[in-house]
Amino acid sequence: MQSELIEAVAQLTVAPLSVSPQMPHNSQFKLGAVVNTEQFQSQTPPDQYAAYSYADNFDLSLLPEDAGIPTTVYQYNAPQIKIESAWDCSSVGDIQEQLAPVAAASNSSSHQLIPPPPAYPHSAYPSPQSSPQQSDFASFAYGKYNGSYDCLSSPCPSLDASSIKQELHILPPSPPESNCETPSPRSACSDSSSIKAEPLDVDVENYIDLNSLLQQPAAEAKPSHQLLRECLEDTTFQKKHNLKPLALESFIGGLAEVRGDFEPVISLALEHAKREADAICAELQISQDPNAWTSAQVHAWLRSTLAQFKLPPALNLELQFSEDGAALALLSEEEFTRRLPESGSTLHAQLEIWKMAYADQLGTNHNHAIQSAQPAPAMWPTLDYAAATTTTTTTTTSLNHEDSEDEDEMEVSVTPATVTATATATGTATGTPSKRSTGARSGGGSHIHLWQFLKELLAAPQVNGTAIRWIDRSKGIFKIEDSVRVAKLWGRRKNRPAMNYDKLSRSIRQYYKKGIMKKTERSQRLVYQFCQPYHQ
DNA sequence: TAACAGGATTTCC
DNA sequence: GGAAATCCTGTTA
Repeated sequence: MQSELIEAVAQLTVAPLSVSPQMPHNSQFKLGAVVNTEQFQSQTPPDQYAAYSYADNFDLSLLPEDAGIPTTVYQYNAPQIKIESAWDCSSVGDIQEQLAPVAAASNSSSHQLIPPPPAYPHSAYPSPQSSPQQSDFASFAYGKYNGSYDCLSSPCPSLDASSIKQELHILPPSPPESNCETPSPRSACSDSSSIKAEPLDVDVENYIDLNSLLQQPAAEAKPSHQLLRECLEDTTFQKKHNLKPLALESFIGGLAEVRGDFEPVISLALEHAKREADAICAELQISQDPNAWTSAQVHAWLRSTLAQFKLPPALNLELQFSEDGAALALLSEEEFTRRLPESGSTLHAQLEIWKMAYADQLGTNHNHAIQSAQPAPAMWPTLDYAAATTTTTTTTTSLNHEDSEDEDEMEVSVTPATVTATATATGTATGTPSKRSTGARSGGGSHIHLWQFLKELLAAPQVNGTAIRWIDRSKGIFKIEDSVRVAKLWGRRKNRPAMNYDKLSRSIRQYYKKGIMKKTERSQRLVYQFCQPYHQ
């Protein structure tokens, strides 16, 4: 079981997170939690989650909502995200083969291992340049996989202990100056032969010998993910350390806080998704932007994707999908499934990945987008991650107030371009917004204004919600939750590595005089308010 | 101790 | 010249 959990974590570090054509389209899973190795040594509670067992689905979101999820990873309360993923059967086979003792010991509820998430966006904050960590990771990946990212297209790690150790070691450390409470996975690695589990714990340091775990006889393996369930059920650790559970969907939309550790992996995943999309676009002669597809191109893409995933060809595809790309993107997963029960789910998931990949590309190239000063129509209607996750959310959770807020924010701003467009539309009480919103001077790159940047962050709550969030959006009141991180992001955007919150807040205070921002009536730490017309 | 406030100066575009 | 960065001193919670 320990090896299984470790493997699940290791998968997060090695898997390309892309949908592979060989993947079974029905290998659906929902990600609701990430676990660490802290509580492997739990007692044995009754196997009360057996009822949640499925042959091919391991659905952590079905766990009780109050099931505490021990984690050292910064929490993020993102809405539930259902991820449709196909993943490499062969690699599953490999993994299961190596874990045969565990599998053999499992009862009839034959879970599969928790697969890695598919490609997910790495940030709504588009970093123009790869971090050194990313570069290091890329170098490593190239070296290890014979210089080809394509080798990463299938989660086919050779699961020996050393490889897992290696993958854990390549994870970058958490930024030392970050407010993030998250210790880096790297910090959980100790020497070359063992992985030190949970450095935060006070008394006992758990060392896991992967070799011995992999060779563990079947009789010692706990059946049916029992220990995992124990870990998920037991909230003592998080209570002890005042931690909140991490919804693993934050890896999709709310990755911000774990980004420091998983950024290289995410970047690779996005890179792979984009490469895949590039190839298909070239083959089909279609745009990378699904929003730009004609109906005929939609049909071409659907056929291509069905073939790619070896799904049954759809009869009357033209009749079933008369939408163009923009309309297609708005279809819910239910609608996809209703029209194509066998393959609709996979098609919808793949379309989400394409949208994310395109959104990421837009983010990367957003400076260019700013300069073009094109309003929203040029943008993907759900290009932000809030939108992407909201789209999927509708299939798994009821919309709550936050969801509707997210929808509002979709209309407002994700990129500097739309931020400035919004500012322009809201009037020119001081003249500044419209003045700044014209042309290339506003928006991305080093010319963005701080207030615009803050609005940009606020507009992507799925990504930045743990760093900065609206308190009362209608009044323009927001709170900086992680001052260090916000300052860091601002410094990165402005290419000012020495930026800190002290300087950033000084700039904010300059806005007081200019009527751009102010402190709230009841002054609270790290809480500011946009003045009209800047907050609409 | 971190956040806050604001003056003064410098840097950048 | 304007905006932001930087540096500074002092105050507050």
